[in-house]
Amino acid sequence: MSTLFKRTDMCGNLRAEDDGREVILNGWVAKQRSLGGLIFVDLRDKTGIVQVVFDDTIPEDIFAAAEGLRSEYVIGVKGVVRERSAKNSNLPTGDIEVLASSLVIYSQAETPPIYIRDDDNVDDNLRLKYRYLDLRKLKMQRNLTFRHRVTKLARDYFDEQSFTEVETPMLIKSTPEGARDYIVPSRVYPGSFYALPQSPQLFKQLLMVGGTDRYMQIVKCFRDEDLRADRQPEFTQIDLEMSFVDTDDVIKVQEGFLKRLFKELLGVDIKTPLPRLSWDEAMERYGSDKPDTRFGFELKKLNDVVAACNFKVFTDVLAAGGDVRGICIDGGSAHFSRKDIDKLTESARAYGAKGLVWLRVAEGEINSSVNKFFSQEELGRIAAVFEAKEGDLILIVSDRAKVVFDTLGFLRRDIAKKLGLLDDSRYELLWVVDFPLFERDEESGRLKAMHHPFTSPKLDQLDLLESEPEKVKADAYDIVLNGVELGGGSIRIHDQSLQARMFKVLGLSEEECAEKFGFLIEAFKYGAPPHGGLAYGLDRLVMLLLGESSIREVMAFPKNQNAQCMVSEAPAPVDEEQLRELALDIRCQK
RNA sequence: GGCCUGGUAGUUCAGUUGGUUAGAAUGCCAGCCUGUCACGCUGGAGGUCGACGGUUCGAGCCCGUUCCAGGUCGCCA
Repeated sequence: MSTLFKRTDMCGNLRAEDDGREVILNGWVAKQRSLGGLIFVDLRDKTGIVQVVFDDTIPEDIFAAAEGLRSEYVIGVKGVVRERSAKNSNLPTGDIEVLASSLVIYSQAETPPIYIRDDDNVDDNLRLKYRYLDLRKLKMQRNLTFRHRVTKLARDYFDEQSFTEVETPMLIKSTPEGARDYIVPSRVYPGSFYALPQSPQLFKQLLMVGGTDRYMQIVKCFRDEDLRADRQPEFTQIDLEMSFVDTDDVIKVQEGFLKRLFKELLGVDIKTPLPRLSWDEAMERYGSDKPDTRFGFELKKLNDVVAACNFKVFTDVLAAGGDVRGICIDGGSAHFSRKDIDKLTESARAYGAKGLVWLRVAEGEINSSVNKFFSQEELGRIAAVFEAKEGDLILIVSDRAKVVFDTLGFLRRDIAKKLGLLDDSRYELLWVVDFPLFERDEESGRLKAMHHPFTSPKLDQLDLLESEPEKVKADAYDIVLNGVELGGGSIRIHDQSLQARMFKVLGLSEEECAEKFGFLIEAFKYGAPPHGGLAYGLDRLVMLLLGESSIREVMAFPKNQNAQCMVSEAPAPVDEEQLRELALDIRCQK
């Protein structure tokens, strides 16, 4: 057994002012360079890399051991810090090196299957399988440390604002609304199941009924849905709820948090109060409820301009109650050939658009894909809506409103990305407010809550609740950063009778309500304070602050796209004995 | 479930019209080397071209099926 060299310093922290100090370092060999009579070792820990030198001033056996060092050996080194004769400006520690006097090898290492370098570009599954090696990258350590600083700042800030962190249960009752639940079989009640929480929503509301007044929790949530670059089956929320508040109160506290977060962690000053955009306006102008406002290309409605045209595609859509809208790309003609536009059209199909109409303004003329249906004068009227100038490209989509918004919202951002207009050093934060209370489920045609059924309607619109429910707006709000939804929340219903009306409009019978959320309804009978809250997606928040493009870069052990843990190889079959104890009927297996 | 992209050495990739023994870089191993830091020099090992089937005199390349990975749509109250 090797003895432990008690560490005096971290590798990445040594500087010129440490010159002459005797230090002991522990870490991994990032690189060994032997020049024969002289050996350099780059030693790495989570703080960085420092160069260690072995020369003929140390005993032969130690020199021989240093000669045998290979990548990722774990070692301890004793030595003296000294100024380098040849400095390396690429390293923060590049002004100094450590002249080794003693060496201990704690662990040897096989050749690692992936490079441990920040600039590597290795297959994702390989990285995830050998995550413990991947995590040795300085970038990954920096990301994890940064994430820690975000959660610490959140705890500190909300503590100062009189929030109490309370843990809510992980084994709860399944509510089939919303995302698919992960379910956990009960041993004590064979055939019954717990679910893992999609969010602590109901419990945090119960905490408000329980007098907790202000609650926060940094909490794991689970959703058994397909994965994306910014979506994992288990993820973390900064979850918050406050009593005796309205929307402005919630937003004010959150703006204080965001301001401090950006200032302390990025040195960026955020101007508060943040802009607020109604959901209607966000859709009209950006085709998205999470608009990226770092660039223009705003949507314009063309229904009136094309109402009397000869292009049947447009007039049919209008007759069916749909919309004709477009965006104008400044100087876009030069950047998008016919072929490029064909590609855009192809990707637009994913959002349901059947086609894309384009107009180019060139040398006073307007060329378009629909020239034979439109006179120059008519095309000119369309161009005028956008105030289009020479060289601009206009793209038009006609369909039912959802398809038009989704398609143009996508194209707007996709084109901005292609043109390099997404400036990662800019942080455009805004609130989207006044969401619709309901939306129409496309398959069943039934009304469903856009947020969740406990979201309060705007109280001055209650008279429309039964008659024209789709016109009713909710006291709901989302915080959006650079086109990404960072979090969302709402003022909740605390009035029993209003909650009962809400359920009725949603088509839920009393029995169904009692079955699904009976405990919350019951609780509200005993004095519920007005309350509301919000939850941030911590992973996304950290991802955006670090400029990463996937939340996997800010989670220690993420799952791959098929929701597998590549390290532990979960999910996996379990023993029949375990299944028997649970009295699980497994005949349903495929 | 749909669509797109990819799968060739440990790793990242190239591979022309289908044609000799499948290449490069890096990593790895051995030797030499006292100021390197992408060390250098010399030599070496390393391949089920994802899998299966088909077309062909001949397949890494063409066709079919399938598996895997990433992205995305659906989905995610």
